[in-house]
Amino acid sequence: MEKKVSLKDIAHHLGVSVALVSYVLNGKEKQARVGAEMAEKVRRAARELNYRPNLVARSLQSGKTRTIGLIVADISNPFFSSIARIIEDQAKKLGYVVIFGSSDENDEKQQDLIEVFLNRKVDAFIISPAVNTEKQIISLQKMGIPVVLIDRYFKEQWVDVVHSNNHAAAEQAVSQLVRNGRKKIAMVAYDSPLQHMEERRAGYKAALEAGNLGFRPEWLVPVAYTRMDRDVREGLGKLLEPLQIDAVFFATNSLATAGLRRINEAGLKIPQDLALISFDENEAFDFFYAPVTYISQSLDTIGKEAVEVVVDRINGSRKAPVNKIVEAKLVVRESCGSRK
Amino acid sequence: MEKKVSLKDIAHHLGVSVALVSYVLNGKEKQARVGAEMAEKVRRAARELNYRPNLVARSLQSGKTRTIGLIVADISNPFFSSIARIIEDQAKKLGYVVIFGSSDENDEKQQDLIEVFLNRKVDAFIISPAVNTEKQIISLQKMGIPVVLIDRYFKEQWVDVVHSNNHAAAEQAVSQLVRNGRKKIAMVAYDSPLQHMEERRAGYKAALEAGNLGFRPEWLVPVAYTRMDRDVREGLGKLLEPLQIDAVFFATNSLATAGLRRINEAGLKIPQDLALISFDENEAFDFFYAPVTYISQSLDTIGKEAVEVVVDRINGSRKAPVNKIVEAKLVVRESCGSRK
DNA sequence: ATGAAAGCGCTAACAC
DNA sequence: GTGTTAGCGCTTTCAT
Repeated sequence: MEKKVSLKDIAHHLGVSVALVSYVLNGKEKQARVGAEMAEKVRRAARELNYRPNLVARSLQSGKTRTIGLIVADISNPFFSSIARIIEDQAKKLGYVVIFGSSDENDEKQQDLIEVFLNRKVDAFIISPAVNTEKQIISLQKMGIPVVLIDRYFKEQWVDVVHSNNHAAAEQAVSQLVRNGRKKIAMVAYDSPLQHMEERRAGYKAALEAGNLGFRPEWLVPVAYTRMDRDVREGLGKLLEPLQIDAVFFATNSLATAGLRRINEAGLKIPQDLALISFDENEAFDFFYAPVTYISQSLDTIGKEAVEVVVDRINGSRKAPVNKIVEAKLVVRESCGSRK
Repeated sequence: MEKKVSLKDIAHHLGVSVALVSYVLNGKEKQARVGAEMAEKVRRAARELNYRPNLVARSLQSGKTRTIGLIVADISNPFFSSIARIIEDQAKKLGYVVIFGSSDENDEKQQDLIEVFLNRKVDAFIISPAVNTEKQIISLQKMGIPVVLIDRYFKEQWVDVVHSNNHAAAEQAVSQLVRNGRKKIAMVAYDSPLQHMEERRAGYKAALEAGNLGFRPEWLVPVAYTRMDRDVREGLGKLLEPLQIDAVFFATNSLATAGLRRINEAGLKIPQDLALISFDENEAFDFFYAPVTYISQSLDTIGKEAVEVVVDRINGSRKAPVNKIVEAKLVVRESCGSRK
């Protein structure tokens, strides 16, 4: 059980002042004009005593913790854990550490997490916000804490945001189905008022218009996050048995996997009976007998940008809200019924 | 931009001492015999001024951060992100927050992470250790920092560990293949000396013995973590073309998905040409044309136990190293060739 | 029933 | 060149 060694210990050990040791160990020896031999002695002592700076103390003094609070819907969702990994790496590169929390799409949980993180004095937040949490974000802004939203966002753009071009990507996907001759195209989407979902739905409708197919409300299956499985089973099921559609567009990968299970149950053949495309990737898509066509978001870019934006804010650069839009691309495979 | 309010602000505002405010806000009013009206006034002021305790300051004073450092191979791996989610929830329940880092199975990265977390004074570590990092763990123990290992572990048991019954689970899986009439059963495993892998291999061999099949070294395909894809493609490929085996057991879900891709390329039919079973779950297994039989580890139990053990250690309970073994169970589906 | 003061470990302005 | 000092926000002992 080795004892903790502080600056004071080193100072005592060497018979010098704490300040001196601090200067040397922070590379401020020149601007504090510390003697070269002294500096060396200090460094050696620090090494020998196995000194570790206490960052808690430093944080108290500096008011900065070099910690970023990451809040997503669910860290176990591959979409978010992949982003978390990118964020972790980029943050580390810039000398930051990440603490995370899952909101389960619940505004109260999100508020709790924000409070816990605030008390711990995180320097900034990266949040994929739950529904109905504008006030929370605004409140953070009012406190002067940098926040950047990822993936999700609100209608008005008053905060930094990094997200994919949801409308265009969705439109492109659905157009692909149209081009492949599908005429009765359904969409399964969360009933969320969040802008990313809004735009995916809008992209779907736009593609239908463009294809002269017209939008039929009964083909837009709404799903509540808290009853995801049930809503998909029942809502989509109604369109499948008896079969009234010839294609489906899923707004997220979790909706798609739930939908695939239901489609299998109905005994439908992809893409003959039904063509399909999903927003977001999922390893499972590769192993479906008809590899699933999907929209690939650049998680890499989103994660990296988010960290960069937020660290810039911490450092006081940037003025107007940043709205960084990342290109998503369609990966065409068998499930959408394209002729090779 | 609201200003931060501290105990001192409240004290000033009320014309009382900082200590008094501290007592009240920490629920120590009775033992400090604070007047009831005074207490009420303090609480109201705190609310009105929107006071938030600065946990950094509290940590400096108490020497406790109520933070757990979680180190895994890769947080974007569903196995680890699922565990992370459990750990997050359990930690939150006990008043702890989690900071995480990915080691990429690299001992130096792991050491870096440990150092960063140490400097930030985490109260404890939960680690899924990389190869060759016994010294790191021992060193933590010597410093008196609680550590619990999850998933992986070392030969000697001198530290708290929570893991599945790897040997038995692997043996059970392979026995299933034997029972299904397979006689040429290969295994794809990491070449890691870590005990969890060691035991999965041992379980495989034990089941072969028990089935009077004998162990053939050329059927144990070794894979290096850093060249996972290549090693699986080549190593397993050699056994597939031409086909020399009638079953494969994969030691992890990532090995299995890589293996499945290779098997598909070889145009083999599961389970007719080849039966298979994987250690660990993967959503993709559900969508393979022959749903994959797998060993399901109880991530829930592992995560919860890990937090409990480590928090107990923080609180000074427990004496001897804990070795908590969690039952894993075989989920039999089509891929292993069982007759229904 | 309340306050004064020390101290957690560190930084930085200022003094000598 | 090096030391002294104040202070970050909090807890807690000891006075009163």
